[in-house]
Amino acid sequence: METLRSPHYATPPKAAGFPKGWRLPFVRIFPASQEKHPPPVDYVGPPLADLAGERVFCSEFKYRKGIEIFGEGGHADEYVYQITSGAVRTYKMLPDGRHQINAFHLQGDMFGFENGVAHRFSADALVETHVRIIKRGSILDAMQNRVVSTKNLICFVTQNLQHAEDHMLLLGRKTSLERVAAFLLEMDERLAHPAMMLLPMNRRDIADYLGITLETVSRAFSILRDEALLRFDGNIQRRIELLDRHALAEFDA
Amino acid sequence: METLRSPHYATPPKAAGFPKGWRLPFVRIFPASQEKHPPPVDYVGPPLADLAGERVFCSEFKYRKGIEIFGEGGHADEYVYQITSGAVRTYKMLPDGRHQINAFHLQGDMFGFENGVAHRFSADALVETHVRIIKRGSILDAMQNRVVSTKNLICFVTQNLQHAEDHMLLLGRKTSLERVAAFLLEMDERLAHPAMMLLPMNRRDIADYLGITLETVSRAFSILRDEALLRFDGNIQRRIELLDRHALAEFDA
DNA sequence: CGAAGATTTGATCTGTATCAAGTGCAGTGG
DNA sequence: CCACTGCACTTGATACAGATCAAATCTTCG
Repeated sequence: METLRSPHYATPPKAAGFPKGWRLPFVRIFPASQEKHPPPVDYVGPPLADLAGERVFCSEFKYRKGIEIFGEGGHADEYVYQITSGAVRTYKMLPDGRHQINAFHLQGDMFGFENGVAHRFSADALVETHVRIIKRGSILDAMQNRVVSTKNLICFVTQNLQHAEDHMLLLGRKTSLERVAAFLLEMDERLAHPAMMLLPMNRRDIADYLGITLETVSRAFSILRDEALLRFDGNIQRRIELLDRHALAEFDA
Repeated sequence: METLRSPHYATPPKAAGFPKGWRLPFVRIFPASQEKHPPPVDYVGPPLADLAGERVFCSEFKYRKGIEIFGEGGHADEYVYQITSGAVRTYKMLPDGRHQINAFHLQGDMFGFENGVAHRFSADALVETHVRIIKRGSILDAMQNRVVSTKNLICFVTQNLQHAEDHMLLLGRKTSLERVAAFLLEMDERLAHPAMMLLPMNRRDIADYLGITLETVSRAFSILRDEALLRFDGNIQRRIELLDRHALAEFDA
């Protein structure tokens, strides 16, 4: 824990982060900083630092599957996160338990950029996830006098906004089959068109992302399988091979 | 048209802007600059200029009801817009005509901030609308060396993002009655809780904003009227008085 | 006044949710 | 190693919220 008390930041993000009740993940170990592999290390250099166009101090953390990284309404720590490996969901929740996942964040993605003092949404790890963390203030400090950096930063926020705009169209106006096709194409693109993709999220998370139920997601997958647009790798339903991306795009509106 | 050729920018935004086919608005006059009241004027000063913390050059335009300000996919002019009076919808469209309105922009709101060369969505005037226009580049130029301005600008984009996140929850997980209640409360707040509010948009626009049909919007209004949560001003169905904001908030999730 | 749009309301249809059951994989402990 | 247990996923039957189709009334404006 000593390295956590480095001069670069005082406490690990969400040091008291315990699994939340969402789906009662049976998780056992926290905080991640107690993990042995890899140990939290102070980190100096790109690519997160590229954002500011300067070398700024970062630190690395590990979150186990199902662990909350931060919670909606909680105090927004002064951190921005970049995923080294793994996957994260960010989501909002209604009082009665209905969920809406805003976005999935994969390797290389950044998230957690907020203005206010309270988090606008929750974030937790879908699988074991390593994140690099940078103090938000140090980005703005580092980019002082640098117009290029400002543009980079605005560009980052704008990318999130653009994704949200596309997703509003999906949530407001697409059919369930169109949603699932769009989801597959999005993941395919973000995973760089692998021959076989391993989805880090379960059917319920996909459903909460697409604004439908997990049964409807499952039925859509079955239809696309029967239409020979995709196939599962054996019995592992999260390993999917897209057989006809062009035809899949036709299913999307 | 002479004043349009001022040194501050070369061409009016969307100089060739004609009504689009959405609902075949029968509109007759364009460009707005040909209107007599008010004439386009070069404008120096706040509040748009406040964004950059400097005085920058602005110009004012007028758009008539139903007129497109810019179109999705079109060349993104180097402008940011602020509404002086009136109301604007920004929306995306699917090839088959399905719509999703991202946001309504009212007096004082800014919109049109984009990164790329192509507009990510369309914008058009719901009613006769006056906008102040600033060249995007001049904002970044003006804010050179000014961290405070950078924060302002990021804050603006983040506000849009926050609205989009809230709206994704609505579109993905709320019932039609919850959506309409949320819409009424949003408008009420943004219009500063007037005793009687005059909605600038019709039922179809509300529906396309909320991801439901216009009939469902109408039915929800009727339910809320029968429950004595709101009343219409005589026969003008767009003039609405909220009778019980607290109860309305209960209808929202 | 006449025509077109805006809104409401009713009847019916349907896509998706909900309820329910069964299979199979993964992790655990004996 | 295998059986046990819990979760993930699929599939089927049924219910229902909201879409669609339809029509009447009202509003607006030339």
